[in-house]
Amino acid sequence: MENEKELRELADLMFPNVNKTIEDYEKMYPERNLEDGARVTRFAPSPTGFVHMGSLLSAFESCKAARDTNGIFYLRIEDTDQKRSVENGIVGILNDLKNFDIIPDEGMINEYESIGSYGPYIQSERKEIYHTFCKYLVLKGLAYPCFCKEEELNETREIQEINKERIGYYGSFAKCRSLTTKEAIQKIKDGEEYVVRLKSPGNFNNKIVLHDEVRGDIEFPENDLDIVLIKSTDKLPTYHFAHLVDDHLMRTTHITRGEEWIASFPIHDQLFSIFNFKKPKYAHLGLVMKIDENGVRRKLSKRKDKEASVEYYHKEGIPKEAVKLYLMTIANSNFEEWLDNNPDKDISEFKFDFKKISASGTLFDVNKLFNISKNYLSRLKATEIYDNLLTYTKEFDQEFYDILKNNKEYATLIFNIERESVKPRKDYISYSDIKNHVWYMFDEYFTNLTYDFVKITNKEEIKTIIETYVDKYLDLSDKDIWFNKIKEMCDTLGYASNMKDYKKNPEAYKGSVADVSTVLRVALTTKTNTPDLYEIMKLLGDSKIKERFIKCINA
RNA sequence: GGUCUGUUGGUGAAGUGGUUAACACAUAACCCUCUCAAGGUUACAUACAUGGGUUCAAACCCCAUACAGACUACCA
Repeated sequence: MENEKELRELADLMFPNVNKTIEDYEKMYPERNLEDGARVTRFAPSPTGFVHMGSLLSAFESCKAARDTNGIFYLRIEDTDQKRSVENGIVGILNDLKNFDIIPDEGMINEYESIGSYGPYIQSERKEIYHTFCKYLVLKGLAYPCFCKEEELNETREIQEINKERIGYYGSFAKCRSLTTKEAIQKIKDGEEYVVRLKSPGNFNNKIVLHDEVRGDIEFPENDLDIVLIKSTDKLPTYHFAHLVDDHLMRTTHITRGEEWIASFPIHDQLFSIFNFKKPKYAHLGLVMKIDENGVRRKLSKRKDKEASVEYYHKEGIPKEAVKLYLMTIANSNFEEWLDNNPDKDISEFKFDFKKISASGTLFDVNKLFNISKNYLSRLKATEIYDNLLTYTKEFDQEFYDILKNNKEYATLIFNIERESVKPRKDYISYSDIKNHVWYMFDEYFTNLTYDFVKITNKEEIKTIIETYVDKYLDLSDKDIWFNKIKEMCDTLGYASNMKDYKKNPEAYKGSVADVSTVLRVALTTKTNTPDLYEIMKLLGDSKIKERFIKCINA
């Protein structure tokens, strides 16, 4: 009886401004009215200004998990550690997500505003809520103020290390746990700094089994650590406590997070048990790895690896659809097969399954991403390529943008070479890569040229070939006719017009139709490898062809 | 030190007791072919971390070991 009064005094002393109860908040944030099986998921980053590949995957999976069930996906900002925050950190994250079509239903929409009725969605504005929940624990004798200084904590840790004991604040190492309520009150009144710790009811020797959606059942010892709930300096909660309060009140049903959180799973389970809250389901995702220069497998680092930054793909012009396809292939192992069988369906029709997430860390495979991107781009219509490229160059290549803008029809025809067929050309890896394949089609870029004819290097011979072609064979009305004329030309000049004949008896000829074509190709484009020469000539047109031939001969 | 996770060919992976261990990317060769890209065919790789056990039978179940990783903060 007496103790209850003391606890009351202690709780009021610690949280003088709390004037609501847990019940009040339960009413403010009632259970969501969603259809059966609807998932409520979230992405909860620190406002660091950007998203890296690992978290993008996590956000993508959370979003997909919710969308599949007509659920809710929201964005919560975890800014309880001020050191992690940067200016405009939220907008940066929002942009990165938006670049990949991940748009939260609820949560922060810029630095200061949010949508949805389960907010605030930024933790620094939820202090009162955390304090209300924490005060309840103090009142119940389930949490206590801890006055241990950093040095004392380090000291006990050292002792534990030396004695090879389990490290942490628990049992007899939890000094402040045994303080009487009176003593605690006095210390606070004396102005001593303190954190609030959980008085863990757990016993390390008890085993508990927790279920992870990805890994199945995992056995742990019960948590007996008196973890910090509220920090001393800013009175903000730790991740553990914020997770409990926020995910309960925001009615999250599925927590997707990195596997680095598995270790604290028992803590979170215990917290939910103490409050008797409905427990969310947990999916712990494997880390995204890479092999570094030394052949060592390690976590993809946003500091060292350019491909870790989501911004990189945007800049490179990898279509967001391709990135999404790639993310989906690493998210669910059966996705690739599904896509093969349903090439025309949208990703949204694929049903995401937590159980199909690989438990081991995925090696990030840029080659695979490029391949997916290449295939994706090959299936687009020429007009789509044009439009998307215009958007891309507007941001990253103003000069090319202007050229494209002024030559819409011509550019679209270029992009249409060997496209829109069953077996389309696959040479564009990304939007930034397209210029490498088409620059020579634009006079603006057809300057400062060097010609390398590879095989036929005699200048007179080159001149002869070009002049012969220009004199007699500039008819582009039909591809077969055109090519037959090239062959005729070969015969007159002493080159093999038939590759098989040439291969059988190369000595008999000066070269083959391939070599002659190469001369024409290099003269017109400076490149030995291009798409179909006939198509290119048609697009260039007579006058440009002649112009370029003359330029070449005089070079 | 403690707790937990993971380990199938170069890479991503399928595969939860029963034929020659899918498939995709990468690589190589050949075919097609005016070059390239694509496409077709084929090949490729000491692939089930190691050692025990259970079983008629094990990648799959059990136990050890090794290696990698995470956590063990008033960081998330």
